[in-house]
Amino acid sequence: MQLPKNQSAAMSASEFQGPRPGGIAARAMGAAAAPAAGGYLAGMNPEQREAVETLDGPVLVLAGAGTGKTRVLTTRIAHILATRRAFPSEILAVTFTNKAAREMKERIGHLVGGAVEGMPWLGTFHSIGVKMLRRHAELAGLRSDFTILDTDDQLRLMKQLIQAEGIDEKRWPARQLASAIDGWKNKGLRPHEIPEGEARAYVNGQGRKLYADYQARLKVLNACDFGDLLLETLAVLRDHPDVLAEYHRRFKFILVDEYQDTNVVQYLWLRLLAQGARNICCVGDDDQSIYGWRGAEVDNILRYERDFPGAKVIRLERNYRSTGHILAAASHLIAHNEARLGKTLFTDAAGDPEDPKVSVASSWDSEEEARAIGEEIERCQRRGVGLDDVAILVRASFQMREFEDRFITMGLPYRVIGGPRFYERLEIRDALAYFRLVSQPADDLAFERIVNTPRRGLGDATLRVLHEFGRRERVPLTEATRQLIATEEFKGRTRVALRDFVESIDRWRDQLPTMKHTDLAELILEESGYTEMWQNDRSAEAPGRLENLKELIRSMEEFDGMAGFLEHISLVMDRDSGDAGEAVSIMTLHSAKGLEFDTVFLPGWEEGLFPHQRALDEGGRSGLEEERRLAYVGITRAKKRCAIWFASNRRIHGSWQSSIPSRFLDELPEAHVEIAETGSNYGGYGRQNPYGASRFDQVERFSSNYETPGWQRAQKARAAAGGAGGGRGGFASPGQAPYGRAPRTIEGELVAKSVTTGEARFSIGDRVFHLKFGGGTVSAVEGNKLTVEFDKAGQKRVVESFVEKK
DNA sequence: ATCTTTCTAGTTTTT
DNA sequence: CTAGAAAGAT
Repeated sequence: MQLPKNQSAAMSASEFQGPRPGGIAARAMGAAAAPAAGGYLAGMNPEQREAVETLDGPVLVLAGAGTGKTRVLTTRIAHILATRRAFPSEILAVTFTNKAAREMKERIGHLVGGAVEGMPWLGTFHSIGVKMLRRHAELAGLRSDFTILDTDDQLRLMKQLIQAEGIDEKRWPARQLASAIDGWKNKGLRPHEIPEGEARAYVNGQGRKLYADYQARLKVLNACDFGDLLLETLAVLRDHPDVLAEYHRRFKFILVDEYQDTNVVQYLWLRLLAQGARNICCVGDDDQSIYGWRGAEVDNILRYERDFPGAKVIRLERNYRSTGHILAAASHLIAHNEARLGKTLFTDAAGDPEDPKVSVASSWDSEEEARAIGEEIERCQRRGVGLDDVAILVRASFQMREFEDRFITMGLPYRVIGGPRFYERLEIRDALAYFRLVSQPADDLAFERIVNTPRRGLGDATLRVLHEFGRRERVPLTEATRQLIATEEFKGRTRVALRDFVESIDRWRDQLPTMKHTDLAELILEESGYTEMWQNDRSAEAPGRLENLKELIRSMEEFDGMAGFLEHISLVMDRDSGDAGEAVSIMTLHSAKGLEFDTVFLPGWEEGLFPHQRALDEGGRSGLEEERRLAYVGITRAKKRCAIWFASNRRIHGSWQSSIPSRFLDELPEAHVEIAETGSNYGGYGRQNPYGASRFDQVERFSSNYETPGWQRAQKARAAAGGAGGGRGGFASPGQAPYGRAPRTIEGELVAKSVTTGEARFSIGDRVFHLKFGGGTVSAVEGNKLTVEFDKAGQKRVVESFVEKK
């Protein structure tokens, strides 16, 4: 969500007055009064319309994949405004992601005409949480200018606490404590509320104490973490009826997106707020609940009618996205889940007999899988399908690498979605730490982060002295440093470095009121030597990091000043997918939720990987069901074509493991699935090919056993795999390379075909730069393919279009 | 204080 | 196997 300048933490009185001229409400009212009244309802189906028009009382909209969920939500808001049931400032609309919030704002703007200024309470759970918490910070033991810690800061803080307790960090890593505390916060539990049994989860009951210590430290630092934004806000509302009453008066309507993803705190928070006007409308899909592992409770949506008595449940099952085959496959699969409210997607569109069925194909190993899918994509390309319309959705991110490697060699442009977030990047956090320290001298975590970045010769020993002094004198680290450099505590270089550091910080702080914040930011990065540090770095990432720093400064422009920028940065900083150009998207199934593509490839449908072994081990039945929902999400991303793949062998933790097809394959409806003979048809290779033959055998085998429960078949396949594999040649034993690779010559041909060859632009000895591998020297040239000795990544064969000459 | 070696763990991810 | 972190060496 973009937080524009005018949205300060403190709420202006005008938000609660009537519609401002030209504001969203005024326009909406105008729209309603105009002859084309209710135009926003046009083209909606009866269920959608009902979901929009049922304004009074609790409503649950069960919106299946591709049924126009966002449209309903936005139209409902437009409807509320147009019928003058509430002012924009009286509507609370919550989403999970900034992206969803932004999209919603945009679409409401479209419906109502113009930008949405007057909806101060449309945002993510967290951004709304912060907003409330800042207004009532003192009730939570904080000042309203509290800092929001990122995960890195949290971890460092916890590490310190663990050390202070004299606990063995190896046996009880800070990460584990962090996830325990996170879990408790998700469940709405404060230290004293943790059940006895759970308190033992970390260091035999010390978990509670550490949690309490951690919270106490946060208060001292005037900081809170992401979990607190909701938990503390909930506590404030619960403990202060007057505050709650104020919000009850304020919110006439509450709307919630992706309700199936809410956790306990979010649920409690919503329920508390909804006790006011009682007009709460939650939109979600129990079949797309895939975040149980981070605290989401599918139960929230399953229990809805009990939680909100008299709730009206509206099902949206009319799908506007996918072909009949795809819908049938997805529906049949998800029907195997028990814990669900039950919906069946259907389409009105007359099915084209040409629509391809969902295809299932197999490969010998994951390498072949990547190769075959790559070729399939080239085939699509030749048919005129744009690469932007193609996606590869994997279960686990390690699967991506093989595709990347393959596509680099092939010269197929790709884009990985959902890497590290922009604000999580090292360089961004470093830069922010500088800014934080300049504007908040007491920010010890920021101090620690940058005191020796870039290297100033200030190591652990120095820091320990500062810490000790700071704790004894009860002053922040900056102040401790200032006092200590006046003494003889530090000598020589250390003293000079410390003095320079503190003086720089002070100097920058002095300029804060007078200088433009973006200029100051640039100055800080320049004078601190931070930019220089990356300019001198020869690794592949360095140029990107410098680019990100520039982007950071650019994004500051939108804010009035440094303080405003910092207040919001941790919540709103989105990564900028700046790379233009057609490219295949590679991402995890999780990050694909909410997206759609013409053609979707779903590789890796093997037992152990998908469903993931860990989900099975730790989540049992419900774990399996969540995996199945993930499969459902994957299939329903496809509009026209969906191709599922599995490999007989996959390298896991370095060694080759044979694998058996996922049980989910058995749960697909035979009538809508076609077993692809082979994904890749290398001229001349077919059944004679040893691994081609094995593929075919295997495919036949599982297709003929459709009625067998998955696990049973799995057992059989496992047994068979060990013994004589009936013409399948058996699986490769761990460590042993499976039957040869695809012939190299063919590989060469395919590459040559797919890439436009110009005259050789590179010659041996050229210095080149590659986005992924960094700098290197060309050691061989064959056509458009180069062999490069990379400085860091070693020898690689790449297509020339992927490198640039230096 | 920094460079090098050794060890360990290894789904999914937003805010 | 391999990246990242912690301990050990210089």
